[in-house]
Amino acid sequence: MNNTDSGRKRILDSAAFILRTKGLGAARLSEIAQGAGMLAPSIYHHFKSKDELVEHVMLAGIYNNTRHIVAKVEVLGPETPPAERLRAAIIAHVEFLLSGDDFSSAVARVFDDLPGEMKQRVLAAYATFDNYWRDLLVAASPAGNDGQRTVARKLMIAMLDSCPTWYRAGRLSPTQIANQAADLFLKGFL
Amino acid sequence: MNNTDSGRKRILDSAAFILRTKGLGAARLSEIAQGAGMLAPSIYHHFKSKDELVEHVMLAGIYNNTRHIVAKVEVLGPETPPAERLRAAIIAHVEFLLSGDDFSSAVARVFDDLPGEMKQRVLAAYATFDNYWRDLLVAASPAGNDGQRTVARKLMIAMLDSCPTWYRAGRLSPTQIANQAADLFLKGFL
DNA sequence: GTCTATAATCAGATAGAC
DNA sequence: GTCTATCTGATTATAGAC
Repeated sequence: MNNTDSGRKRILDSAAFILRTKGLGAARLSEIAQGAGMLAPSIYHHFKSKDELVEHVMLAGIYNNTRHIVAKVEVLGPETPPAERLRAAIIAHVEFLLSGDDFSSAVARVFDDLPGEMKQRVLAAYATFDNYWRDLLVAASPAGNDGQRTVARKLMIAMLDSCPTWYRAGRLSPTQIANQAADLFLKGFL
Repeated sequence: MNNTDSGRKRILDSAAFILRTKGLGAARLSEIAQGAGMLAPSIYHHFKSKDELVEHVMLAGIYNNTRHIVAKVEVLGPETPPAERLRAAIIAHVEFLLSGDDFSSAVARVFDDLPGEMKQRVLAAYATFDNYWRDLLVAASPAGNDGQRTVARKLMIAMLDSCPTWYRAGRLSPTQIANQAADLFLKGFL
């Protein structure tokens, strides 16, 4: 985010950062505006309401994160074993979250707190992300049953999504944490 | 929670349920009061402020949950291997969350969103809980290093704490989910 | 496209009767 | 111990100048 970005982009970036940092309940339009170098009413030139702004952040976070993961997995050769594809996806997800992408971290932080009807709409976009993981788990463990794989997927995503809340730059790198998370889950799941 | 409980207890129970269900940002005193069979201003006879009420719910949740886990672990004989103690703790934690204890679920749901100074105070109580897990992990994996065990603990707690957000009564029982989570983590960690 | 000024709303909190 | 009535403050949102 820099001064030459359009007002709309600066608002979105600032909102993602605030949502990721403070959560939905504590996110103030005035603070989002300040981060974008303007005052609160100016936001309404770009977005119809606070809810609409939040929804845009969620959709962008889900879309970018899914695209990043899929790209990292699909670059692997067609002979790559399913477990390796799953490993690549886990590492891509954690590295994306810890790389400082505020949009994906905002989704991880705020998704559960979204108001009812917005949640339904965001959930529709989230299904692409969720189904991709589902397919990776099915491929990696074809002998398992759906119920257990669903539980494993929920546990895995919660585990990975938590990283931005406790990670602090320093001793361990994002890559190290991503690899540890992948080892932990794959050893446990397979 | 029933009609013969004291007003204070009914308020705490209702607050725990609302916090667990809607999160901190959407928790309204009017709704908490309604769940306790009274109107919002009556809450102030029992609590000084909304924040004080929330803090009591957090402290009760942490205290009860910790006590429950410790009891389930310490009942095991002194010859019990550390890995089995850790397994018992994981199962106890998940079963407690999924048994319908609104206080521990409220902590899992709302902890990250607490306002600054309250978070510090709640964190002091949370340390007892967190340190107990730390010691269980150290005992179960004495060869590991602190950094990796800390990451493993954070990942594990996030994974277990997520259960109330996605669990729905039906196909799988709390005990089945608890056992699957324990298998997943122990196989991955050890 | 951003500002100043202000409206509209809503939730937490207080006063005082019963 | 709970109620009705009210206050206060904060925050989203609008109107209109520049």
